[in-house]
Amino acid sequence: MLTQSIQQLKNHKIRVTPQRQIILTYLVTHHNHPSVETIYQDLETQLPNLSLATVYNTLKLFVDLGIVIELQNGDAGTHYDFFGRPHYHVVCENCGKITDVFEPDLSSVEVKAAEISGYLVTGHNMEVYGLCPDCQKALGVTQPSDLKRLNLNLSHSE
Amino acid sequence: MLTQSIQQLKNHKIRVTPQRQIILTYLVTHHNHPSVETIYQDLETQLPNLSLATVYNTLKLFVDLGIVIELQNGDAGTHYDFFGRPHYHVVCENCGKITDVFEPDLSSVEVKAAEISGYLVTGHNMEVYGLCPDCQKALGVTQPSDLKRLNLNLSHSE
DNA sequence: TTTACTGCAAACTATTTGCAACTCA
DNA sequence: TGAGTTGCAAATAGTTTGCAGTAAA
Repeated sequence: MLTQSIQQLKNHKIRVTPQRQIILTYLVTHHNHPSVETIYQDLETQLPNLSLATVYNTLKLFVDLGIVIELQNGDAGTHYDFFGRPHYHVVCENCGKITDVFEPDLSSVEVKAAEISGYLVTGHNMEVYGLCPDCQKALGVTQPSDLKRLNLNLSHSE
Repeated sequence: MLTQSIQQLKNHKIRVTPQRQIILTYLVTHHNHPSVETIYQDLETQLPNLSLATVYNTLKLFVDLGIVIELQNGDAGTHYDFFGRPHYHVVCENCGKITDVFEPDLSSVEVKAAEISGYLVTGHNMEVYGLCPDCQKALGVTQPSDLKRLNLNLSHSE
């Protein structure tokens, strides 16, 4: 997984620097959908002189290569996820937690979209919104109709 | 369509100001996925004193109500789309064009995601990436393998 | 050796906020 | 009437960039 991604860098004649290796390793081994700031802080012991700009540049590079994808969860910054196996995300509209979901396979949607739109399709990104189990408990929500009495900034809750 | 949305504002006891009506009308009648700046400029003749902050605030309000959704197409700002009927988007990774697609219905994915994740699901957002017909022509791309020789910042193109 | 990369700080820019004036209900 | 809304300007904050020094290949 890591080796493959490093090979991918080499294939593109992109230098494999310690910073890139360490950031990539971090992403491969952490499935917590970190923000730039989180990555920066978590790596400061390993790479004391690491620059925030380098984290930005590196993530952008990985995104362009398709190794990593960008996610938004409603808070300020952008979050990142190693995309070794196709999947999509469910985002909690209350706490911002992001959960990976590996089913169903949505590649058929790409085919359908290509047919209808005439685009040459290269990929997709699916985000499902809702309330995570913890927030459901904390807020006393057990069914969709309960959402109506909440003052949350929940989209789609009419 | 417009009337329904205005009724929705009233239901939420949100004031129907001229700014809100005009911005809403603009969104209902324009399917060009405008940015904040585009909306602001297009409305300056109708509302000479309109503030950019008001456009931001109004759009945020509409998004929170689920009337409008936010989109990213790779350029700096955020784009907006009146969401009167569920659909998703195909985004051109070269020129940033956004195209609406109304099939297939993806509500089954919400059900599946809810089952797997335990979330109480309230909505979803699907984005498909690719090259629009115009850019395919302009770039001389006719099949997926042609993407490899391009120097575009296309994700997923390995 | 050489060219790409890093780190730092400054610059940039999309978005938010404070507040006084205003206005819809 | 008065609570919610607008407009303006200033503030904020995430991200990018310029450049000199550094290091991977």
